[in-house]
Amino acid sequence: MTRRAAYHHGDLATAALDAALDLVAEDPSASFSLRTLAERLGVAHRALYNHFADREALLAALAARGFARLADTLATVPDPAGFLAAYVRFALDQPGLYAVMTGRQYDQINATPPLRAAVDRVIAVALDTLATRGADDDTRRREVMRVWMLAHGAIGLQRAGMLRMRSAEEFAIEVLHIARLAPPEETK
Amino acid sequence: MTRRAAYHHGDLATAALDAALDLVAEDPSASFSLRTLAERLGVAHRALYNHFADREALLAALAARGFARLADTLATVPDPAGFLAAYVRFALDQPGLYAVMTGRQYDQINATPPLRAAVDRVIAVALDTLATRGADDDTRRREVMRVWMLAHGAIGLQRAGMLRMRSAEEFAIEVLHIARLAPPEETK
DNA sequence: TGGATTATATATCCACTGGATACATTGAGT
DNA sequence: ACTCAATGTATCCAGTGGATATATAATCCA
Repeated sequence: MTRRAAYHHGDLATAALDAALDLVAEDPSASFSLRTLAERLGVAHRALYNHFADREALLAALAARGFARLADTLATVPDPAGFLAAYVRFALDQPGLYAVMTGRQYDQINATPPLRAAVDRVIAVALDTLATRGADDDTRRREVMRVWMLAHGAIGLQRAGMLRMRSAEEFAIEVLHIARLAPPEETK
Repeated sequence: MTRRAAYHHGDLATAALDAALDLVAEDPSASFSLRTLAERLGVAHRALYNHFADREALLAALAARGFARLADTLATVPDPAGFLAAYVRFALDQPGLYAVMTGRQYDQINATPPLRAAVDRVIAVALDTLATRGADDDTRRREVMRVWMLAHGAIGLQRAGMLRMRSAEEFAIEVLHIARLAPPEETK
């Protein structure tokens, strides 16, 4: 790719998402403009529209990538406490990305197949790690939702400064305890 | 004091918040512009800057009003289940306002005394209604946070389409159950 | 009272944004 | 070798938050 300055970028779509990830990390409000994104890529801002219908579509693609990463991370953790700690760490370490991920609307999620798939993969991993084996599907789903509600809510309150979470690990234990999924020897 | 209704063009500050409330109700993403707000008030957009430092300050004032309303609503409900149901209903009935309220950052909340006060009032009401009487302050605060985390998280997941909440009332029972604040004979 | 002061509203400008249209360049597929 | 669809550029547009300077109305004080 060190050929002479190519008119065609090569893979602008993924390069754009890489750069967008950086921008969101720099400014968690995700208020970056398509123009600064394009400038960082050394490209006319209008080039982005060849790969994304509009700004929202780009953010949806970014969210999909975020969920995919999150699923990858969570899949490496076998136990519920580690899972939860990893989830919370992911959200607090990359607040902008997490906001983009959780800020999409239901309609947009379903209208963007890769996003839908990435979300489903996170749910699948969560079911696998958190839910009681052998229980019926509805129960398992409820267990996951319980934990997810707590984690997602805590992250929001933490970000708003309403909550003082000590550490992700300690928080994880407490959440599992509240959700009654904590191992019995841990209660003392 | 109440003589304030016949200025040059009226009490623009509160009229602006009234109109902003309408606009946010019409478009929950709260992406309304100061210009359309001003136009609806029959005023130059620049007039708003005499009452609010910038757009963010206006949103902060709107958030303060939202928390004040929420506190009023919650204060009328004596029991935890009713409290929670009312909270969830408020958030889901006025998603745009709720987003504005919970979207502010910690720094901004503390830098805006009326907002800080309104939030504190909601916390006070919550402590009064939800927390165990006689328990020490830390425990009481933890109890409230547990419920708040669940409620706030559930609202977020519901809005994102990840959760299918049946009704506010049923949800309230379940949350209290999870948070172990439910009356002992409670069953699903 | 009436003139000055102060709060409020307007007029106009700015850099910047997302997006549209029209055109230029390129490389893949026949 | 030559299309031609995919990709990138140039330019334009209406709309945005915000700044500066100016006008007008309300209040205070001689």
